[in-house]
Amino acid sequence: MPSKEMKISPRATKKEILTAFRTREILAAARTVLAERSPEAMTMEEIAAAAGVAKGTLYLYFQSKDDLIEALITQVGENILRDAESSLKAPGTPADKLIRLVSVLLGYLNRERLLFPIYAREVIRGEGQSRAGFWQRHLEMEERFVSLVTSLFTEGIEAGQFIPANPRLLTFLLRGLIRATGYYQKAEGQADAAKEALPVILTLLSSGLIRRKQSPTEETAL
Amino acid sequence: MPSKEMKISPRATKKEILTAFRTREILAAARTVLAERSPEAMTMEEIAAAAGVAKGTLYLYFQSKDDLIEALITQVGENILRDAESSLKAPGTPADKLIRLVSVLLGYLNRERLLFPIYAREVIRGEGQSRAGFWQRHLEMEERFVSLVTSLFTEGIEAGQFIPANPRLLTFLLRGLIRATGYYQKAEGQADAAKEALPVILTLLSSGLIRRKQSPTEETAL
DNA sequence: TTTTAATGACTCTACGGTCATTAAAATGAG
DNA sequence: CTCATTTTAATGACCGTAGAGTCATTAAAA
Repeated sequence: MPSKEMKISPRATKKEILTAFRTREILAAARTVLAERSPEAMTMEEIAAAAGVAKGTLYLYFQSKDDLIEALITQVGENILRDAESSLKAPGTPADKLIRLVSVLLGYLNRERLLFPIYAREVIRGEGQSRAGFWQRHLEMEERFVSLVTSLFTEGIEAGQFIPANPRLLTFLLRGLIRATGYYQKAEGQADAAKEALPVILTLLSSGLIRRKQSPTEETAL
Repeated sequence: MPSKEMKISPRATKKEILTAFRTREILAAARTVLAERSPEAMTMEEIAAAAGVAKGTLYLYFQSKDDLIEALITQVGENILRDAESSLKAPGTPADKLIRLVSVLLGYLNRERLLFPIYAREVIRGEGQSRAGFWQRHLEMEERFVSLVTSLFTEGIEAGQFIPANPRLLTFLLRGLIRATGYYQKAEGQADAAKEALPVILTLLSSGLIRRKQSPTEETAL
């Protein structure tokens, strides 16, 4: 768990406010560093430099590097989850909700550069894995996300609005598309890949990539 | 470039054969380690242990850790590229080729556990990146792959068989689906995710996820 | 004057890489 | 074939370094 989950309550003391403020500043700095490096590759020295403080200062606000990264993952993850959740809560058919969800997630590519490096990094449960606590937290956030989207797919399949398939697999595939867009944006130096990818992904979801024509192959394949 | 690209030619000396054999043994061992760890996270000690030799021995066959990983990436990458290429060279419409390509790539999820950790790791060109040579090689292999698939999409779009869209973006999206399947397999502990995902992905490509019904929303969205 | 926050030089550890030592294999003279 | 000698391969103790984490000292605030 993150060492400081500072809600700035109205009755907070001056000290608490200051601490929360510094904590956030450090996390924001860490985010910019993490946008370019993997969690393992980024150093506390770099983070400190980005935040304009000395390395030791970081340890006044976080117990360890692991703790800091965990806080970061939690922060960003909660944001995404909140937005995803509310886009599914709003009224509409499952298809409507899916489209809203995709838009929201793609939106994060621009607002949160962090989304890409963190959430594009795939982590495996179980054996041989880095025991670092922040990956554990990362898996937790992922699982919450997957559950959420899976419930949408389940709903849509039951309503006959989506093709019948393992909803969990569908969730992974959908996330794959989002991540691919993020990677496209970074790797190709695109300014706003989300804008370009949104219509393509929506078309893909609603009618596929291959045009229905007099070519019989793809209709019968498997 | 890899220090030893040992083709075992008929006229090879005994020594060359032995060296090539050991080199391959080490690479194979490294592959099993890499299936569970990131390249940065795996240690030379681990690789040596997996290969049943001492750490120093590795340096008789490779100049450095970087060199070893680079050889590994090259080896696997060339395999994938060769198969992808031949699946595109065989006769058929672009749609046929696409379907073959997807089958081939999904096949790698079982044959090459390595595919996942290496090729799932997204690397960004340019600034702030690890300068490790093997990532450079990785980007090279990726670029060759992307070019290859992009040419297929270009062909298919010009033939009017695929929806009009940036073919490079489409390539990234397709790869995202493959990677997502790999991740699904590992994260969910599925035995043969490829088998399960193949029909879903093909349906997605040929007619989308959302069923064409009397729901107007998705048909007009964007 | 006291209390608190910030600092950065320092310690400790893990890992990449080296190399003197040792074991094994090749050679070849009798 | 066999044993002494040379050549080659393998080893793991050791070195250097990078980076996480500490803490005595200093600066600022109360």
